[in-house]
Amino acid sequence: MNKLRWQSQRTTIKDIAKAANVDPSTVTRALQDSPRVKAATREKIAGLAAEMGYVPNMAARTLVNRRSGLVGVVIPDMTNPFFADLGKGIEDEAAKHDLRILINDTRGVESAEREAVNLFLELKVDGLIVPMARCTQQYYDELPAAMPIVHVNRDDANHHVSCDRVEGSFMVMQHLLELGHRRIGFVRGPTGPGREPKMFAYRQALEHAGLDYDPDLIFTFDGTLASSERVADQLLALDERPSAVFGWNDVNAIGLMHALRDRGVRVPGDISIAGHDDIQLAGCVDPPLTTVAWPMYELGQQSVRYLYGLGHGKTPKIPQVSAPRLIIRQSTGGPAGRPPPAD
Amino acid sequence: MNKLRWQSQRTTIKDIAKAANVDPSTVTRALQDSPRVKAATREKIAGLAAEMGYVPNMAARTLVNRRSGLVGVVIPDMTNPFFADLGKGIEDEAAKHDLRILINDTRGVESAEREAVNLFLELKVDGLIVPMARCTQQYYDELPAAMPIVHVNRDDANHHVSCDRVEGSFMVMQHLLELGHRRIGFVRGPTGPGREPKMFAYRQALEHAGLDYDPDLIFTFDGTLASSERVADQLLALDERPSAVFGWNDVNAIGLMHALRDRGVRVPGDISIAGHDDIQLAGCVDPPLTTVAWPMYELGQQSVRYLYGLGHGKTPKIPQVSAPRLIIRQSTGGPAGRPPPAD
DNA sequence: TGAAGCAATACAAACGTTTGCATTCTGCAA
DNA sequence: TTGCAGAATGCAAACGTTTGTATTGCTTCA
Repeated sequence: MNKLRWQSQRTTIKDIAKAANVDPSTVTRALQDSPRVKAATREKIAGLAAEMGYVPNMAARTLVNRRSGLVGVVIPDMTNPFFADLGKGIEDEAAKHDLRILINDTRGVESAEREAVNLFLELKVDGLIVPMARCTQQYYDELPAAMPIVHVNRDDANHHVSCDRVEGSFMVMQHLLELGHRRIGFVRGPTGPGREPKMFAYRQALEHAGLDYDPDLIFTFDGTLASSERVADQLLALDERPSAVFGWNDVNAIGLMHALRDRGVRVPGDISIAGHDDIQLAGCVDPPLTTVAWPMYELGQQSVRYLYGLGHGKTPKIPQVSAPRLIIRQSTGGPAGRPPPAD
Repeated sequence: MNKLRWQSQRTTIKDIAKAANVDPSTVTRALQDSPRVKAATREKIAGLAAEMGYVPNMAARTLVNRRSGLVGVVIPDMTNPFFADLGKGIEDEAAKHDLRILINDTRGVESAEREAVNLFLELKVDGLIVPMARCTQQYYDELPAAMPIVHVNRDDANHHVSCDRVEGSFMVMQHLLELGHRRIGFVRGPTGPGREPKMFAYRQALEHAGLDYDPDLIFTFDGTLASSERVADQLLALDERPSAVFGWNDVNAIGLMHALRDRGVRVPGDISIAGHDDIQLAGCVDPPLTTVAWPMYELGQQSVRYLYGLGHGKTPKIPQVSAPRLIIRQSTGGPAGRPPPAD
């Protein structure tokens, strides 16, 4: 038996009914401000409820209503500041619709994602928001769930809210190419279904520019600082180093910049670095990071709005969100490099 | 009616019972692997359950068990990377005990914290973990909850897991004083019950060093980048500037460093900056940030362990966690300053 | 052949709330 | 006084699962 034990002998609607000398049904209606109960009775009951510390039992309520009034959010990785804004957008919008939201973190693990979805299924949440799902679309399609699921940034999903996922990365590449870079490295993150747009944009941009794809220039980031340092080492070990690197995200790019500086490489003097996400600290590092901002807050808001619409039987029309924006700062420059600062 | 509507006509234990030609109770027991049901029956039922896409109804289960197998976590601010590690510790340890955890973000708002606690109360979670609660201890004491609540870093709470909250800040101050600083600024965050230890340590350290407390040197941070810039402006407007500043946290300190650099002030040449939390990027900025690391992951783990113990009627002995560690990097130096780099 | 013993399963009540329908109560008109 | 409308409240079933106890059916032994 793995569950926690604790005696929870608590006051129920029946207790209040007894105290007020009425039927439980009257108590329910009183607490819902139903016009069917006399004002005096209602107040008396409200008073008693407060006094006796009544807390509604959601299990019982959900059981009869067949609906919990909850929205579940399956977050891939709390650690990534990127998702923080999304969460904020979700929370703010949910508050407007009187929806209560519950979060479960999957740490980017596919099995954890399935467990999270299952938990919410069991909880009978009214809707599910799944940003950047790791499981296959087939998994979601076959879910025994008669419940709206809104994906964020999963264009292959039935219901989804997304911004143009290729566009942002393409802009970064375009920027680097325009600066004159011809040998551009790319750091890839975890792979999986619906996780290839960055890579797609990378190759697309190379192709447009008439450049060859070189597998030697592809590195991998696993979310840790050590992993960024590994990328730096691999990169410097190359016979022909890239003159620019497109990082998987800002955390990766900042870690990479730091590792390069540690190894005596100047950014952007020797190597330009671009990131992705525009986290809060991206502009605070030295040099400030060139990156691309996704409208995460907006995506969060829209996903709740969309979910709310679905729940009310509206026609599901995919909402539009702003396009990603390229934020050019000082971590990128021409391949020749600015003259190294005197030091 | 604010709730989402959706038809959730789903297969129940009774449906399976009918299909298998047995009583619902047999289905329950079969699904729990009870030895009371014949192996053949069990397998048949398991097969049918999978086939029919059965998902247990947690509401019904919670109702009769009077227990949900869930642990609620009331997180003050997902946005702060500081809490990410705590969350990770909680999740990892919870997984070991087969507890399912649910997160609710309060965005640091007191009323949201109350709502979150209420939600979890209604959900009949088996336990609650509340890191750095904003509500008063009285509120928690008077909660109509027969349910274990473990606080993180709230020494005045009944059940809590904490590391020495004054010690870490004291070490930072000690470090700055040893470097020779005599005029040290302090950035304070949101105030509230149990949120004063940093300030306490600041004043304590000044007193020890025989220095006067100067209210002019106290600034305020609200979590935004703009707020850090405001601090920089206020600080520079001072007739007698501090030679060192102890930031509220790393996000604040990094923002402050950036704002100062923008305004032509060298760190640590002109002003030393120390942070608090040791977030992942603290070592990646330039100069790398002197800060203090709290054992957040450990705190997360211990809080779950403690909660689990409480839930199993164990004697609640407050667990020990490692002390905070001062991490000296390059953002702090002597008040005279290193000679400014040629530029 | 019948009783005992045991394995397998069925029965029924309970968890706390909601809601359609039934009942009681009140005041007022005929 | 009776009848009646409408307001206020009570009654009972239902939601899906669990669990203590009762029942069935089979084997085995005297």
